[in-house]
Amino acid sequence: MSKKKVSLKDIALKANVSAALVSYVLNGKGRQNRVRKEKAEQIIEIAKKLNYQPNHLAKSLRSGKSFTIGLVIADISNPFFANIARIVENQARHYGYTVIYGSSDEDASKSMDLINVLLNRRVDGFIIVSAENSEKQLYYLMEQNILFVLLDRYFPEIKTDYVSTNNYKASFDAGSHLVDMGYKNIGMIAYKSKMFHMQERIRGYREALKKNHLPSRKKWLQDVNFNNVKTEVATAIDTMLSAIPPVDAIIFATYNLAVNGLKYIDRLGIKVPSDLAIVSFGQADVFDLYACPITYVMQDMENLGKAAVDILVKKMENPEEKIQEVLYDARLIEQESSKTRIAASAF
Amino acid sequence: MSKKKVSLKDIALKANVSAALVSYVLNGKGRQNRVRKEKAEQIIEIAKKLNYQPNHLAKSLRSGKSFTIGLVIADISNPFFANIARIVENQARHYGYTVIYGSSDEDASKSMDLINVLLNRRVDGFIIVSAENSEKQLYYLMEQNILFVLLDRYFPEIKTDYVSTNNYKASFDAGSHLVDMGYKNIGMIAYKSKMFHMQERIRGYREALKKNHLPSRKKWLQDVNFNNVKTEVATAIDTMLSAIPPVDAIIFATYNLAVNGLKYIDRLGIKVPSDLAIVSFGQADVFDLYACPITYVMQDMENLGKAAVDILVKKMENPEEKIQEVLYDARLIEQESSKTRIAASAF
DNA sequence: CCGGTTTGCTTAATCGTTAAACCATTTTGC
DNA sequence: GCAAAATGGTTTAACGATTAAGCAAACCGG
Repeated sequence: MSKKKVSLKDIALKANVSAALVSYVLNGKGRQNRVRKEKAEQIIEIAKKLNYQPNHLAKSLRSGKSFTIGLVIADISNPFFANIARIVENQARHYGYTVIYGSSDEDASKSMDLINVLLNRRVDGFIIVSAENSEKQLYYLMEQNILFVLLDRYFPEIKTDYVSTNNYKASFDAGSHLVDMGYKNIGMIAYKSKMFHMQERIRGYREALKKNHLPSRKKWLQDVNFNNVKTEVATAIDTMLSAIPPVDAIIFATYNLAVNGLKYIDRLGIKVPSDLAIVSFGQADVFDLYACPITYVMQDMENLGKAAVDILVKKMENPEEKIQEVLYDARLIEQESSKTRIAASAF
Repeated sequence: MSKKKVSLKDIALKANVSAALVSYVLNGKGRQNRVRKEKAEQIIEIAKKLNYQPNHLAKSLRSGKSFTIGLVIADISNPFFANIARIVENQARHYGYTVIYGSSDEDASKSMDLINVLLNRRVDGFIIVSAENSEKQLYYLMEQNILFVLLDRYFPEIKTDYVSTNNYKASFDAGSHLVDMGYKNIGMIAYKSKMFHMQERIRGYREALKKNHLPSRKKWLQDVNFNNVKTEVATAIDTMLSAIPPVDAIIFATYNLAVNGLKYIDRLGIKVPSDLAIVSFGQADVFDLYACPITYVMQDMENLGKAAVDILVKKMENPEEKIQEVLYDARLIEQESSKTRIAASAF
């Protein structure tokens, strides 16, 4: 590898002092350890000349702190998570932490493996976007006193730090918006999942209908399996459109559902919003550039990512810090896909 | 933090042997170090019971190998790089390596800082998507005998391993395709950059025109600054459309240019492809879902990512391995944005 | 000029793991 | 029956950095 890395010892040798002294000086503890000013300057000089770079591994081993955060994310090819990852990484670096990222692909056992790999690398704490059925691993981490902050998804029955979006409200707002725009047969496509964020999105949708005295029909609420999105979304849309009465608006509960749904809608030749209004969760260029720009729920990625890091870092500095449960409100970006309904047929 | 991690010594104590022996056994070197079978089994038993997890920091410090790869990428919010990152991470894990990722935001000095941070963490090698003007840092790495593989972008004058796309050919094919489809006034919007991949895309475009005996006008080839894409793309498009004669087709040299360009085109009310045909580099959902699905250059991300890791790992195992220069061909995905031109005005 | 403080440094232990060198017993070969 | 080889371990040092403790020499006050 590299010819040979410069160590404290090399500097010590050149400066004719002990390695300890070099360590003191380079860590700014020269004064309190009564190092002569000239010696200190000389040591710093030599360190610079040799281009000394401290060995982080050794530091971490000795101190028990690695200044590393493990980021466990479901899927980085989802632009929402890709952006979150970028923000987390930036904020972490700001505090002097490095991020090691890994993807769980929405699979609890992969996520556990990943956590173990990262633990062996002695990360100081985790930021986790939980996969379904991964509660056990969180209890495990808690038992071991390993710090973590949940991001985007959390389990209300697990008392832990988390940062997330108020999904209930976001979904309620999305539904209400469609109602305001004159839509009456509003459907939703969600994932078949027990996870709280998904259930909250569904609950918000239902409440929006209820509060506006609109009927809510079974066929209007479809859930699809994560592993088979393409076909199941198509089937779901078919079902919703052939229901009696058919839906005149659909809320997609995630970005991926929307992308698949829109592709199918295009294939059917359905026009948005005249035939069908659309609102979606997630956020990406595609929503602005779709034939008819899509109304979407914009989550506060910047704050979500930053807060997760802030909370984790604070907790690492003082583990007694009390539990933080942070929810940010999402913002509905209203575009043409949900603009005022024009009654199609005579009344 | 964790109550207290179990170390080799803890196991050694319980098993009444030395720590070294435990190390041998747990590393599968029991046989060659002549450890009794029963002892070995007993040690493994105890290790399991205590849930022993080796300390990777200590291992790395001792062995001088961290089994970590540093991935330096320009911008993970670009879906192309986000996907590449996922592939790299998977492939690396397959070899037992962990990836530490950091973004340079297309800034050479940030990239250098990042490389230093990762070096301090003793990564074994790098996979780098170079930013502009970062040749110096590559020479620096070479001088220090630090292994790296360039991904997606490379410098033909720097003799090093790289994995990239044949951008010249991809661009030539894109241009030729437009010619085949009946377009005669073909423009391109690229980044103002000396980087080879960008120059190759421009060269491919030019050659396609030349080989087909089409004129090539200055105003048809626009370059924009990376830091001011939105306004400059708009200006570029204005220029190209008001040129005499105006362009009837545009090739966007990157995903980001296309997204900004399409947004502006929408605002102008220009119809694709009847008013203007489009072909773009990059790949993302947005190209399929745009009002008129966009023809794009699909790069072989899977192979690009995997090959980069393969080459690096091979080189780490045997630094004498000879230099690999790998180019994959891109595939042009033909969609409606470039379909056969129908003469608009009478001739 | 003597005891105590201050100054300026060194030594040694430690983090967890590994690898070479070493040391008793047994076993084997001839 | 005796040297050589095999068996089953242990000890020690090292990776690089940190930090408590130790130890001279210089300095100070009375």
